[in-house]
Amino acid sequence: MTLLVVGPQQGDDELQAQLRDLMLFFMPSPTTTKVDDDQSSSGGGTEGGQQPPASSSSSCCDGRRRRPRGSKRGRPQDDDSKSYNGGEQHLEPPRHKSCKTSCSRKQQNKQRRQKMSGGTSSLVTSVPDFDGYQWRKYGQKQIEGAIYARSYYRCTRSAEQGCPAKRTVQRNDDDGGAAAPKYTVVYMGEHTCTPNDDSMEAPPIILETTTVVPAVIKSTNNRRTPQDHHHDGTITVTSVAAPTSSSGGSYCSSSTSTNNTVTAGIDDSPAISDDITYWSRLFGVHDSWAPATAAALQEMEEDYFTGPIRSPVHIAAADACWTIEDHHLLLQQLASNDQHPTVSHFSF
DNA sequence: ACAATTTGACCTAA
DNA sequence: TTAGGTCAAATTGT
Repeated sequence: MTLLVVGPQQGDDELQAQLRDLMLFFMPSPTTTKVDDDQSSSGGGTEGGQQPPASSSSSCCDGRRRRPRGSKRGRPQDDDSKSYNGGEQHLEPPRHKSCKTSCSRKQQNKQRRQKMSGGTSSLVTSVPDFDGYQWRKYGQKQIEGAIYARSYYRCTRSAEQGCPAKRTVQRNDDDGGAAAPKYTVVYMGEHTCTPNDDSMEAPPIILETTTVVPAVIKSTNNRRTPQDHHHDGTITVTSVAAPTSSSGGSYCSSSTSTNNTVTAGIDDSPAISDDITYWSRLFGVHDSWAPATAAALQEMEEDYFTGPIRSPVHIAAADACWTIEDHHLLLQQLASNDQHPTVSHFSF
């Protein structure tokens, strides 16, 4: 993996530090080094079989009682009950408003489940769809002590190709006043599927570069993530100020090499979470293939995106534009007034 | 018509 | 017994 930085020297240290973090975030790894949330099961990873959906083993025609035909199941509410792919509904909060005690319990349960399901990695993000894969929702559950329901997804190719990859997406409880809601995404299992979708395989296409003012989340439509999704494999991202202290991050990242899928694992250290949050904020995106007409723009503005974001990524941040391409991350910092920008390489 | 989502029922590990 | 994960009919969207 190669990171190419083109830009003026000034302030490069900090920028490059950020870039290293970004590299960690996007770095594809053929060996997939995931951070197991369950530290003890370090050997885990994903051995070939990767735990078949235990459920399917529960004899297909088990004694499960079927819902009687005709039992209508009205939609609870038509308004925002739509779930974009990767988000989850706003549920009526707080059956368990006081989750002081249940938090540890939650973690125990989480660990329990994750242990059951083998290797996992988790990610806190405001753009839960930003992982390059297509997921199909197969369930939703109100979790004890959590305000928001957890959504369960499996790879859309689980049926055709038996891909065992799954993930859960849950909106964090404590994002009440935050500008953008944060989601905890837990990935379970590894993708064994091979993309047969053209768009999944399409090489990165740079449609546009954008330069924005630092420290400002600039979105062309002022829409918050995670609704800022695109369908054509390209996104444009604006940047915010970097965290004051770059975590020296012990978080690891991994991704399948074919799709540049981000499955960054984090530990629970606040600093690292902050970094992840930072990059999540960084990925507040706006449409890079912006429609030509104002009407179309308006339409997009009002639209909720439903598809996954697929890498490659084209990022515009501060005065830098980053393009993530195949296994190469190329960063080009636009030279503002420097005629001969410096070039730096990061190789991985 | 087909695909995707919703959601109550069911299963299972702790 | 319970919480979390999964199933699958019904519903909704395209």
